[in-house]
Amino acid sequence: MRKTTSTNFSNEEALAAICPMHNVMRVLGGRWKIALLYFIYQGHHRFGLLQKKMPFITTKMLSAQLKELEQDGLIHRKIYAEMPPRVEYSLTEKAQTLLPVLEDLYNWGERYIAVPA
Amino acid sequence: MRKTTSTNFSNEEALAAICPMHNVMRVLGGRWKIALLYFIYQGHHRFGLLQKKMPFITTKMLSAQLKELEQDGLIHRKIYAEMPPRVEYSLTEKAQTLLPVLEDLYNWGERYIAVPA
DNA sequence: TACTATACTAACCAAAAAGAAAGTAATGCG
DNA sequence: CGCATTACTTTCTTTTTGGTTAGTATAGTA
Repeated sequence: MRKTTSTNFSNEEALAAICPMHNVMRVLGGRWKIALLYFIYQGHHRFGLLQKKMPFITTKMLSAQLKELEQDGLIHRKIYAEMPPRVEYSLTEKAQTLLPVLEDLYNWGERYIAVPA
Repeated sequence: MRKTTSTNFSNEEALAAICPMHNVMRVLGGRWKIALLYFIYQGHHRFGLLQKKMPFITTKMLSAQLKELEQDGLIHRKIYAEMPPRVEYSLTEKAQTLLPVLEDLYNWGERYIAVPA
């Protein structure tokens, strides 16, 4: 739970007010989110598959970040009423519009960021 | 100091290996960086001016994030041997090439991200 | 001598993010 | 009944990030 009385919290709000980019970063930040979007885009729609693609991520983190992406309207979560359960994640239109921008950013990174040794 | 033996650390490395975007996010992450780039771009080249523009940031954070931006080659730090000291920050070419991409991201955010109430 | 200005650094503490490990739920199968 | 399957949740601990406060350096001015 976020502590809404902290300077940390109010600083973030104040910053968002002067720098709207901050909200974008809030949505795309979080360690696994961009990779998740990428893998879902690649066709790995299920929890288990995503975990196989990223063997390091814990179920807690996967679950949490998928939830945030869903809340931010970037992925859609479809539940099949089966047993064992089946849930499929897919990119929303909103996320589709983001892809080309991320691609530009990716290309910038390729050209200008040295991968740390 | 970063603890290089933690899972946290090795996860980040593993992630960067499968998702090069992670390196981009590492460079642009950190609470104040994008705002800093923006203000420097706007012509606020000095430590004190930047602090005036962002009254919440502490000297420690300002100093730290400027240092990281410099290390990542996004800003240039020019020291004038005067007293009282004068230091001027400016965007590098690398940062200039990033601006249009950030602008696209900004526009995407404007259109698609609801500012939290 | 005391005080100003500027651009910081250092030591310590609070808060947030991430990881580890165990547990839940519902159904079908042997 | 006991186990497998899938997609999680919960609690607790570690790691990282950010904030608070005090202090440094150097020359000029009152």
